[in-house]
This record gives sequence, C-alpha cells and structure tokens, in this order.
Amino acid sequence: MATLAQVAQHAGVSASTVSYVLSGKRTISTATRLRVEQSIRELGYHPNAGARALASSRSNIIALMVPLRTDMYVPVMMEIAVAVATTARTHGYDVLLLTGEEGPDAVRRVTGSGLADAMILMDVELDDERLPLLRGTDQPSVLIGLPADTSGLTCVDLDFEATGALCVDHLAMLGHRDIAVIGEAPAVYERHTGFAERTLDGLRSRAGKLGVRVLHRPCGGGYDAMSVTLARILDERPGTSGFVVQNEQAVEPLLALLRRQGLAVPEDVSVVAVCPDQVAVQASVRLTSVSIPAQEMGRHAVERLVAKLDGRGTDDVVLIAPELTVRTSTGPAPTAAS
Amino acid sequence: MATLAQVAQHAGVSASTVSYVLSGKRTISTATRLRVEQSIRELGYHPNAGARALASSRSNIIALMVPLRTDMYVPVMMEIAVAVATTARTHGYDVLLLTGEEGPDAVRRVTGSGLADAMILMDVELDDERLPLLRGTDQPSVLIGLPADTSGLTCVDLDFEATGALCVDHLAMLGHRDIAVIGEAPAVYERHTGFAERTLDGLRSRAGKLGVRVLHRPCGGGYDAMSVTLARILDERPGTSGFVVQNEQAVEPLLALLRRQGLAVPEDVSVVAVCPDQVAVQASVRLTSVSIPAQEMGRHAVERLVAKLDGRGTDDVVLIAPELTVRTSTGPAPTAAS
DNA sequence: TTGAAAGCGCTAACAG
DNA sequence: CTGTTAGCGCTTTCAA
Repeated sequence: MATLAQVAQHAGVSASTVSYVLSGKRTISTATRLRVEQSIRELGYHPNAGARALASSRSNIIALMVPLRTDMYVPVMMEIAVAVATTARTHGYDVLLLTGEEGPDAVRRVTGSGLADAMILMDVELDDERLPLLRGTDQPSVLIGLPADTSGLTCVDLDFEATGALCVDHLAMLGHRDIAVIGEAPAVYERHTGFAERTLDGLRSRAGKLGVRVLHRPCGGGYDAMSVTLARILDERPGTSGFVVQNEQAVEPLLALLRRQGLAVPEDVSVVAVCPDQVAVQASVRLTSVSIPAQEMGRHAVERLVAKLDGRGTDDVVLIAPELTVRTSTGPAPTAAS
Repeated sequence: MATLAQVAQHAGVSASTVSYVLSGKRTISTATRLRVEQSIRELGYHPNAGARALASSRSNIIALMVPLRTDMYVPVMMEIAVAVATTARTHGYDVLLLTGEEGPDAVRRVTGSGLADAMILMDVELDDERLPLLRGTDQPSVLIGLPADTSGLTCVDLDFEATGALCVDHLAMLGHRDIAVIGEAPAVYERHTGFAERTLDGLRSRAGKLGVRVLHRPCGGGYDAMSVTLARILDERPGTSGFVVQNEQAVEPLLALLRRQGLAVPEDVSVVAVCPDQVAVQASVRLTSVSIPAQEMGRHAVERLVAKLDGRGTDDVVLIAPELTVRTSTGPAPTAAS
C-alpha cells in the first residue's frame, strides 16, 4: 500500500502537508490541496489505521457490546446494532462488535488497549458489573438501558414508565376497567434488566389514578406457557377486557388462544402490545402498539457518544418518549349488557 | 496506560524480552517469564492495539459485513454475527461490524487501511459487486452464501439444494404427491441471492425423480399476502397435501389460514419449514423443519478465515449438510377415500 | 537465553 | 501557508 510519505513525494510537498490535507486541521492553499488530492487518488492511498491510532491515540472505533443471548429481542438488538454502525460511519467511526460473554474483561481489554475510543453497552442490568469499570475510566460510554444508579453515566432508553402509562390511558379511555398484563419470561425479571419493571410501575401507577385494576403475569414465550397463563388470568379476573403484552414471543400465542376461547379482538377484548412495529403489523391482528424505537436508540447513543468524544456532551439520561399507534386490536370495552 | 517499556523496566529486562513473553515467539527462561508476567499484572499492562498493528501489520481484527436490510432473516443474521464474534475471540481476533450500506467502498477502505486482517461477507448476491475486489486483493475473505462464480473464493453455506431434496423425500415418504412451495418474497428472488433458487432446484429435481408434483409460489410475509397465495394454490391444485415454506414471515400466517380453511395439520395437510429451529418450535404447531445452522455457519466461516490467515487453508466451498427434524406438522398423506 | 536498535506510518508541536 | 522533526508503543532483525 502507498504511504503518506509516498503521496507527499508524488505531490512534491511534505508529509505534514498531506496529513493536514487529510485532517483539515490547517488551512491549505487550494492549489496544493488539489495537487495532494490528485496524488492520493492516483496512488490509491488509504491512511494506515494502526499508524494513525498510534500517533493520534485515537482509533476512531466505537465498541458495541451486545448480549450474547440470542433468544430475546433479537430483531431489536440487530436493528440497534445496525443503526449504531451506520450512524457511527456518518461520524467517521467504525464499530467493534463485542459480545456480552467476556463481561467486564472486555471493557478492560478495550479501554486498556486503546482498541476503541468509546463504548456502547446494550442489555444493561440494574446492578451491572461493568458499571464500576466505566465510572473508573475516562473512556466515554453510553448505555442503552437503565441501571439502578445512573450517576456519572449516560443512558439512552425508551421511557418504559411512560409506555406503561400510555397503554393504560388508551385502554381506560376505551372504557376498560380490568386489565391483564402479560409480561416477559420470569427469567427476564430475575436478570434485573429493569425495563419490564419500569413498564409495570408506569402501568400500575396510572391505573391507580384512573381506577383501573391491573393483574400482572410474567409469561415465557410459546403456546403452552401462554395457555396456562391465560387460563389463570380469566379464572382470576373473568371481567378482564384489556390486555397489555410486553413479550414478542407471547403475542401470537395470545391472539390464537383468545380466538380459541371465542373471544374476538377487538370486540370482546382489546390487546395493546409493546413491541417493534414490524411485529405489530405482521401479527394475525394488526396490533395497537407502543413501538420500541430501536433505530432511534442506536442513533441517539452514537450521537451522545460522539458529543462526548468531541468534548461536548454531558452525563445524563435520555428517555425517548413512547408513541402509541392505534391499529385494529383495540376498541371500546364491551358493555355489561352485551 | 502502562507501556511495554515500563513493564520491561519494572521487570528488569529489555523491551524485546517482554514482547517475546507476550508473543511466545522465542523461548524465555521460566524465571524471567514469571517476573515479566508479574510486572504485567502489577502494572495492569495492556498492549496498545495501534502500536501493535503498526509494527506487525496485523490488526487482529476480522471485518464482518452484514446486510443493512433488517427485514429478512434477522435472527439468523444476528446469530451468525454473534457466533462470528465469539469464535473470533477464541482465536484472538476482534470483529468489526460493517453494514452493507457502503458496499464495495467498505471493502476498499478496510483492506486499504489495514483496519482488518480479513473479512467475512454475508448476504452475498449471485453477481455481487464486491467480489472482483476480493479476488483482486490478497486479503483473505470468506463468504457466507454462494455467488454464481465461486472461483478463487471461499464460501460457507447451507446446502440448500440438498435441503430442498430432503423436504421432498420426507413428504414423498409420507405419501404426498402434490406439494406446494411457499417461497420468499418476490424481492428476494429479484435480488438474486441464490439460496431460494437453489432450494427450489433441489426440490424440483428430487420431485421429478419421485414423481411428485411441485407448485412454487413466492410470497411476501403477513396474512394478506399469504391469504391470496394460499387461495391460488388450493384453487390451482386442490389435491395439494404437502407444503414446504421457506419464509419465516409466512409460517404463522400459513398455519392460521390453513386452520381457518378447516385443514388440520398434520391430518389433512403436512407442513415442512426451512427456518431456524427457534421459529419451528415456537410456531402454533411444532414444525417439522430443516434448520438453518446459523451458529455453525458463523463458526465455520471464522475457522476458514483463521486457517487462511495462518497460511493454511484453501479456496473452496463448504456446504453444510441439512438436517431435517421431524416434529408434529407432518404426517401421512390423507388417502383418497377419506 | 537475552539486548540493542531500527523502523512501522502517521500526527502534531515547533519553526519559519 | 508550508516544512522539519520528534515521537506514539510495539515487533523483529541482528548481535551477543
């Protein structure tokens, strides 16, 4: 490969001039700039990443740590990852893909080696063991998700509390007084990822204000688990007319089982989902839903990070406001008469 | 951060000794090695990635180019990506995430800058515009997927022809003589990604040999598209008793619509899917399926690549043998009498 | 079994 | 507006 020195020679200028043409950190006369650019093109020059990183102590790489688990929220994760990668590129950064597997060691490795300038962590747990490391380093980072203690950290996430409230608002407005919440698998709650609890908090506190009753049941994906869960709900609260589902795997089973019970959606029962739009529109009933704005979260995270790298930017929490899209799975609560 | 020189000083040896302790490229007396390792630990030393890359012209990074499109086969893509990342780590490599967006430019950039030592391309098209670049460089690469011309390339993919044949074998063995194939969305065929066609080839040639009739219909995801497709199939070939679906988005709609038509699975019609195992077991009927071995493909790709980087390894095509798992969606064809 | 030293290709003072 | 030059931290000959 051609080197900067060769470009300099070819263009009849010094190495630093070429460097400054590349970085734009110095004003260069148009004449020389054009000449240099011409040489760059002719020689097919690409700056060497290693040399650049060494000399500038900047790798122009952002590390993205994704959960190893490929069982939950996969499309969301992927969408975030892709959004991160494309947004990063527009700011001149590449993305290094780390799996959660290595845990805190990966953080140490990346910060220690200067492999990446900054990092984005997904799937953050309430009491994540990587957080102390992040607080203890000057390497900028952004979390996608919300830990219990956000002090000294920058976080981006959907406002799940508002999400819960929004779901209740919508159902209450339609006259539903008994709502069942189908939550994530018990394992998700045990992992203390927080978002499920936050939704529930929002759901409950708004329901309290509006005089709506809420029954919450975690539920693994699949038909069998859903079948048991639904039976218990209808047994315990026969008057349930509204459902909120926050579990991609449970959506289709719920709809199928309701059908089997002779409960029509939205005539007999209404269903609101918290899921990616794609899931909502491809379900067997087009679902009224609060979407999970994966792209926006990825984009936001990168932009926060770049701001920090540029010396702007602060530690804070960005909660994205939820948006509820009404589709055909919700309607007025059936009156007692019917 | 501590530098190699500091470690050397701390341990009372020269820089090169530390370097050799790290790389193992020279025999070091146990005494000094222990001393050096001790110093490394005490100082919390991590080799600087940029310096290492510059001096050795090896970044220890593998680039992974994933499709930008997040509409199709997302879980598979993600699973491959994660498998690539974890496998790469076990070989001492990190993974750089590139989106298809930049196209050939990304290939140029990465090879030119020495950012990565090698690359893996996913979602390869039959006549992919990145291929000439790969052939023209000495940078090792592996494709996941099969282009039209594989000469000079290393490829890893599921053997989709054998997959098609396997599906026909299974259905024919159960007595089905009229099979309908629900394929990918027309857009997939138009993109010339090849795998869909290969499945179809395998399906048809085996069907020809076994005297089975095959009707193929591309189909976008969702209920509406599936509804139209299914109606046309049953209209054209009322005797259809076996279905092969190669389209995650179409699986659940197909099952629901069959149910609505009063066609019981597997009593009246059998369904074989080509999809990840997860989709097969979480569908409303546990599907007999040929699984898409995402992890295995990712792992294979990395291992091929590492072999090349180590000077072993050759250009060739690795087709992974399909495996059909019988679940509850297939059964004997109904006899004419019934 | 170990050291000394010459770069790898680039950036960023410093100097003009 | 441009050139000179001293490193950045590591690898790897060459020499002992």
